[in-house]
Parts: sequence; C-alpha cells; structure tokens
Amino acid sequence: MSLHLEHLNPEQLAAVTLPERHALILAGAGSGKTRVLTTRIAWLVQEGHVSPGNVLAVTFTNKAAREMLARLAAMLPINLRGMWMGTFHGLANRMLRFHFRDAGLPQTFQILDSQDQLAAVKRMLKGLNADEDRFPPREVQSFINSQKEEGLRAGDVHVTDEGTRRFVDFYAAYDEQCRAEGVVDFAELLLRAYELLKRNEVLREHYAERFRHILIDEFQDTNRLQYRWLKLLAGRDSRLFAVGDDDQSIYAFRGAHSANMGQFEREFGIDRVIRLEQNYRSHGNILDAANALIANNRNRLGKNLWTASGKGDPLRVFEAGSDGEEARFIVEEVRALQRDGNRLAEIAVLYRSNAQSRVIEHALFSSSIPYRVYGGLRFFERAEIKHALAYLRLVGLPDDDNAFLRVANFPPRGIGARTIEQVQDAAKANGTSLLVAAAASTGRAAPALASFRALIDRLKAECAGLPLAECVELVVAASGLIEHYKAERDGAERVENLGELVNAAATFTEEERESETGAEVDPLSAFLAHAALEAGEHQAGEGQDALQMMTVHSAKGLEFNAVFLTGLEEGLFPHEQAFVERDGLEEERRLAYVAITRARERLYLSHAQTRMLHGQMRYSLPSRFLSEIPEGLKKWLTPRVTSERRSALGSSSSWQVPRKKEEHVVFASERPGFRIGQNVVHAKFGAGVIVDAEGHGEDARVQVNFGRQGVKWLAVAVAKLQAA
DNA sequence: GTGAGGCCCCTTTTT
DNA sequence: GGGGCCTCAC
Repeated sequence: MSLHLEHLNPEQLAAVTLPERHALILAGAGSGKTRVLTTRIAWLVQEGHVSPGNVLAVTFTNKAAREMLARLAAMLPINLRGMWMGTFHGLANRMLRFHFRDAGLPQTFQILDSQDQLAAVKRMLKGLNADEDRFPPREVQSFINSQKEEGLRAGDVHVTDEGTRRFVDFYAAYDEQCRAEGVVDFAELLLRAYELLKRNEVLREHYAERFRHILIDEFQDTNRLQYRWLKLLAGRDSRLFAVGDDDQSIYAFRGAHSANMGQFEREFGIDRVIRLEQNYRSHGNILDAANALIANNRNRLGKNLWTASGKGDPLRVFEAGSDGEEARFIVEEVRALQRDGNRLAEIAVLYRSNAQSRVIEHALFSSSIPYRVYGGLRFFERAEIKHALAYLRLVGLPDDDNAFLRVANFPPRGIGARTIEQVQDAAKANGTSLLVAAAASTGRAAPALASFRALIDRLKAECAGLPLAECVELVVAASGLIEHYKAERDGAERVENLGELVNAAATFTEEERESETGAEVDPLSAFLAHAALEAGEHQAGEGQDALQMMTVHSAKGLEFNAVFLTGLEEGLFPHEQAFVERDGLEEERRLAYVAITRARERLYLSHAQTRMLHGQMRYSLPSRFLSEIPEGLKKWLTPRVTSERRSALGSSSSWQVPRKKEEHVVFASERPGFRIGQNVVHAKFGAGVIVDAEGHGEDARVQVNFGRQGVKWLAVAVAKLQAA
C-alpha cells in the first residue's frame, strides 16, 4: 500500500492523519491541497477502518471529482464504487433520483440549465402578462436563484415593498410551472435535496449514519444552502473535513459565502485551523507578487505563502497599443517559449471574460499555433445539441413544456406561433401539458400537431428496448434535425456535432452512470442529467498539444509552466461591474490572485491602451492590480515612459467612445496634437486620457479621464492641455 | 406559416 | 459584434 506519508510536510501530515474530529484546513494556492484530500481519504480507509461507502467527498467541478477518484484508485487497491464523490449539484441529483417520491418529483425529472431556466422564466412572465421592461427576465431569474440559494421558498421571502412582492409572486408562479412540468433548475436541485433531508427524519438518520466522513474541497465557494445541507447530513458520529482558501473565493456572484469558513470554525468547535502555507508550484517572484497583491484586501483570514524554490524570472509586463498588438505579442512569446522547449499544453492564456478570446484566437489561428479554448459555448449548450436533447427530454418526460416549445416547430413543420398560442391556451384551460393539448387540437394545424405527437410517441416506444446510443441516433435522425442542417448553408458543423452527440451517448458508460447517479436510474434520464450538469469539456482535439485558453475562473485549480494574464485594464480587470457591487473589488483582486498563482515559472502581464469591445473602441488605463505588484518583481518589456506616467494616474474606470461622431476627425485635423485616446497632462488634474470630443475651433471641448481626479469636459481653448 | 432582413439591446465570471 | 425579436413580403 502506498500512501507515501513520508513525502508530506508536517502540516500536510497533520491534516492527513488528524484523529477523529472536525477539521478546517486553510490551504493556500499550490500547497498540495488535492494531495492532502486524497491521501486523507486513503488514510481513513486504510488506518481508520472505514469503508469507501462511509465517505462523502464534495468537489467543485466534475473534473476535480474524476481526478481525485483516479488518484485514489492508484493509492488503494480496492473497489471505490460505494463512495459518493461529486459536486454539490451532482450529489443532490443523485440523492433526488434515489428518493424522487419523497422529494415529490417524477422519476424522470429533467434538469434546466441557466438558458432553459431563463426561457422558462420568460414564458412564465408572458403567461402573467408581466411588463418585461419593469421586470426583466434576467432579474427575475437571478432573484429566484438567490432566494433559493438562501434556502427560501416564495412564501418565506420577507416582503418589504411592492416591487419585492411582484418578484415573490413571479417566484411562486415559476415554481408552480416547474412543478407541473416536472423540471428542476440548478438551485432547485440543492434546495430540494436540503428540504428532503430536513423533512424526512428517517432519510436524514440513514445518511447521517452512513457518511462517517464528509470531505469538502473549495469550501470558500459554498453557499449558505450548501452549508446547511452539510450540517443536516452530518450525524453525531460524522466528521467534517473542510479544505478551503478564502483568498481564492471567486464565486460570490453565484451565492458563494466565504464567511462559511469562519462559521464552520465556530459551529463545529474547531480549536486549531491547520494552515498549509508552503507553495510547491511557483517561483519566488511570482509568489511574492501574489502575496503583495492580495495584501490589499481587508477581508482575509490571513496567510502568507512561501516557497523553498528560488526567485526565478521577474514578471514580464507588456503594454500594447491595442488588443490586436497584445495578441501578436502573445504569439511571438509563445513561439519563443516553444523554441525553449516548452510544450504548448504547458502554456496558458488567461482572460477575465470570454469575449476577449476572439482576438487572440484570430492571431493564433493565422500563425498556425494550435490552441484549445475552454468554456465559452460548451458542447451541450450548442443550439443543435439543445434541440436534440429537447426531443430526448420529451421522450423521457412528455410534460416538459420547455422542450415542447423548443422543437414543436423545429425543424419547421407547419406549427406556427398562432397555433402554439392556441395549444398553450388549451393546455392552461385543461391543466395538461402542451404535448397532450397538442394531440387534442381541432384547429387548422391539427394534423401537424397530431403527427408531432405521434413522432414523440413512436420514438418513445422504439427507444424502450434500445441501448442509449442507438436511441439517441434514432431520435437525431427521426427528428429531421440532420436533414434540416444538411440543407443549411453552414450546417455542416452542426451535423457533425449531432454525430458527436451519438458518440457522447455511447461513451457515457455504465460506470459513469453509476458514479454520477445510481444504478436504478434509467439510462436516458441519467444521460440528460449528465448533459445538464456537465455542459462542457466534451471537445474534439483533446490530447493534441495545444495552447490552453480560458477565463481566470475556469483556470482555478490548474497550473502551467507559463501563464499570460491578459487585459489588465481598469474596467475590464477589475471589471467595471465590480465597482458597484459590494466587495466587488476584493473579489476581483482574489481573481487576479488566482490567476497569478497558476504560473510555475513564467508569468506575463499585459494590458492594451485600446480594445474593441462590443463593437466599440475602448480606451483604458492599466489595471490597479499592475501597480499593486512591487516594481522590483516586474520587468517592463515596453518603454517605461508611458508606464510611469500612467502609474501616476492611479485608478479609474475605462471609457467608451460613442460611435458615429464625425467631429472626431475634424477635431483631430484642426488640433493635430489631440485625438481620442491621446494621453494629456493638465496643470491641475495631472495626467489623463482623452475619451471624447465635440465642437469645432474655439468651441472645441474634450472629455478627459483623469483617473482618481475624475472625468472632466474641458474647453480646449482654455484648458491648456499638454500632449503627453 | 415561413424566411429574410433589420433593428435594438446587451454586454462577467459558472454548477 | 452578435443574438433575440420584430416586421414584412411571399
């Protein structure tokens, strides 16, 4: 047996071999957290005489769960089947599939992803004739989700004003709609699983008895409901082992509540928090930069990472004139790194938002550098795949109105908007699902509706005896989707993806199904749940040596030899949205901290003076995060003149210039020294950037962003601006 | 009922 | 820049 305890440092060893009690491990980036978790489980099984079935392990992503399981399998030569390991959502799904009756759900309940949920909210609002301007669907959706994440049903929400009352009404109507259709959204999975245990003492006792050891990774990213669920699950004899890093809490926007760490410490009587502070990943300069940056946050439990490895290279900082130039810089450096023997898979390009990837992709593509983009539009989120899944959902659950609306007339079969409306009215009047109402229609489109209904019935009957993959193949073909996309001009890729879906069904093996849900769930429901819960990481080109591109969020937990952290601009990173959110700036800083600590040996930081965003040119100042990293750690690859002048600016947001302002041209030609984007200096306000202009000659005025001094409109004739 | 074309809107991160 | 939604012509 090979736990290799001798390779652990004293703190890691203490965590792994902690006697039977609750534990909180504060584990810094790169401190061997996953190793500690897996070794802990192995140690419990081996030394603590616990069977894998007594262990529940919660991870943040499905990928992390798979990785941990693989590592465990290498350590322990026993069957790990009985162990529950997965994400909160995956585990909740599993529990609800087992106890669907107690949870008040149909056996084949379907899971709505965010897109589906938004569509469902829109439909509910339409049904209530709600004013979509006053109650934007997105806001209603996020209201519902945040209430659920706090564990509140519509009836539990404290109503203080009329506006809230409306939102609560929508919440109630939405829940009723979901109940009638047998569908469950992400937050609902968690809330149902929580309520299931809360109400059902027998079940609660059963699980409390069973799970002697509950281990939770990325504890800082749990929300309040998840924390309460864990508390319910933990019996008298259960021990919780929570691992987290408050400095890497980056999911507050979806309800993560890093204060759970402190609360856990109090409520579970943790007398000594174990701190893992030795970093095994990054060179000294990179770690020093991360430490200096995060020191600017006030809300911290406090911890300082150190490394025994050398200082390494300084951080390389590049100021680009434009986003295109930034991309070209990346291309050049990546080539240089390759020449030095680095594999592309060991190099990552990170960005704050998905929209930034396009320019970089373009540059990589024209330079023939293979790359792989993570996230963005994921496989199971593509329109053609969602269509195929909608057919499958109707086969599994005829009440799924979302699915009905998606494909009743796709591909077109003569069921227009007017007809759909009539079906909806009939369904409402008779209290049936749309599919049932469709079959009962007597209108002009009745034959089309009847044949659609017949198609679904036929698929259901034929699928009954078929293996999953053949069922998917049949549905994809019989739905007419393939034919439809073949006839479309750029439909080739979509046809290919539909073929991929059949492959995905084929590789969705017995083992996966069992590890994700439970043996008695029917394969189709299990596959559909899998599609909803794990939208991503099913992409072609896996295994090829390719440059890794992803958002900072999806880079969490990963590491690379070289990292490019791009778009370090005020307004982009930190994102301007964060300025108006509570503690938004600190979350952005943690995000930057996560990004920096991904790098082992080399870290590039870049920003662009101008950037095309949403079809508009933006002029931005360098991110405050750049200046929060000590000068001694950085090496500027561009002339320092601009950089120094700019750092004197301090911070401010970035600015968009309105489209279609012909004055700019006139203005520029009259005053050759000034143009939009020009750096200027003002006697009183200091350095700034021209972000807008209007008027001519003596009346000419410019709008200048002076960073901390604010944004001012100045008359050019009066202000005595110096070109900088 | 269908499909093309145009307008308007948004625009962060994800299980 | 792109997707959702509307209008209009067939």
